[in-house]
Amino acid sequence: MYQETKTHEITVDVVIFTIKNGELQVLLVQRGKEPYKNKWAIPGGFVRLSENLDEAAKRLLYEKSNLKDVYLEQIYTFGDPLRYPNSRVITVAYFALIRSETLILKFDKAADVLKDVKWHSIYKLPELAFDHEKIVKYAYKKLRDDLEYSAIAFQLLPKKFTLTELQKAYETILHKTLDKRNFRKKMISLDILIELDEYTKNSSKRPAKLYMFNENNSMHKDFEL
Amino acid sequence: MYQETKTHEITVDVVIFTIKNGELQVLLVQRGKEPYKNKWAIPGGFVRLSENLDEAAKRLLYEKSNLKDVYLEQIYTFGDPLRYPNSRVITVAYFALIRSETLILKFDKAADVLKDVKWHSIYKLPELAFDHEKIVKYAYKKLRDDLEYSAIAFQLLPKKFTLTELQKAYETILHKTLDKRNFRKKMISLDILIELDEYTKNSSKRPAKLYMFNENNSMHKDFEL
DNA sequence: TCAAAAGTGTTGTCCGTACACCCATGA
DNA sequence: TCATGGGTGTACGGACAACACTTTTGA
Repeated sequence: MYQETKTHEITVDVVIFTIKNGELQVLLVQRGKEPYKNKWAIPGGFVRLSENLDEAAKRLLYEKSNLKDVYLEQIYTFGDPLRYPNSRVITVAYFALIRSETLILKFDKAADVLKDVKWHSIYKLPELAFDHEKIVKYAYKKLRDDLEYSAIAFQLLPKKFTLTELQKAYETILHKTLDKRNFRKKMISLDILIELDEYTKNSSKRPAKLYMFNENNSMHKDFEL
Repeated sequence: MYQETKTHEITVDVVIFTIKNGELQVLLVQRGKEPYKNKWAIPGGFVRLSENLDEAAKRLLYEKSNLKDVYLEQIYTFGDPLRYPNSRVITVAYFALIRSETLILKFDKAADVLKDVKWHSIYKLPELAFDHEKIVKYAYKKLRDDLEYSAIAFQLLPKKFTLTELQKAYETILHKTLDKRNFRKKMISLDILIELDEYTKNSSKRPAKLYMFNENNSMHKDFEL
């Protein structure tokens, strides 16, 4: 029977998306040491024995951004033996959606592990370490696919938002313009929005009606045999 | 900084589907030893350091069923710390689709590890070991979802098949009846079938035209940024 | 000639898309 | 009063769903 001597290491890597300056952006860390020194990477870390994979992703996100209650989704597991130099590291990739204005970065640059932490446009990625370009692209594809039959765009917006803001979020993720009337018709018909009795102020334009996401909608994925 | 002493183990588990006797069935092995002695489980095994995850799944399938060139798809990675008693085993779950008539089982019952190997209807599963019920249900959901926008049903049929056989496969997986005329119209319009100049024989009914799957169709998932 | 499965079209409904103008506000 | 973004309806085309009868064959 086949026996191993060395072992695998297992990490969780999280592709953190946000919308900033009207662009879909990804949070990347610049590595301060080899391998791939100075290259950018998606944040990640080892999975502890006591936690499950979702918890590991949640913990990493909290350690590095101070954020809790973030939308997280497992994407895929990457396990090529050569993806990591000199050891076998299998990584479970997640993506997270956050509202960028809420972010307080807590990355520890002093430790000489990280040189920098920055948002990068998904369309202007720097050279990435390991197989992280593949992971980011995979995450981006999954995000777009999910958007079609799930209501996740709300995770990138404040609690209360206008339909125009929601449309902008969709357009930013899908990277194409949408028709205003059709978009509104669709969103209203989905029954996932709560129309509030509030309007935007402080704009020099006509105030816009505010909406909230309806948590009790029918767009949650069910799971029956 | 956080340090681990013990390590994780990583396995690949494969939910093997086939259509047999007009039912969607799953291949299960009956465990010959603790934990979960006598309970049924989906086949799996440890990932070697030298192989990637797809290769590990492929190897396991070959070791146990003698089959190569099987349709395999990664589903999800399960890593609850309590899913496996007394050790931390993270498993990357796959599903496979095979033509049951081609199967030669090679499971090693002599080793006292496995008591039995059998096909089970997805609707009449026995009690399963570990979290394998969850994995099987997840795999089944993914199979059905995939069927909607991918042509994977062919993987369960012989090279040449009739439209009725194809429809039966869809009905079996989706667990509902479909309209014959609508189904044919749809399949023809998808441009994924090659109409052959052959017909079934040896039936005491009207011969049916045979078709093949068109490998060069547009239903393969692409992957662009 | 009969039983059994193969094969074939039309119609209505729903959904997505295309498209242009008036409204409310603050400056 | 004007500039700016907010807000609204209709008409077309394509996809899906419902529905029943004729054809071919071997026994």
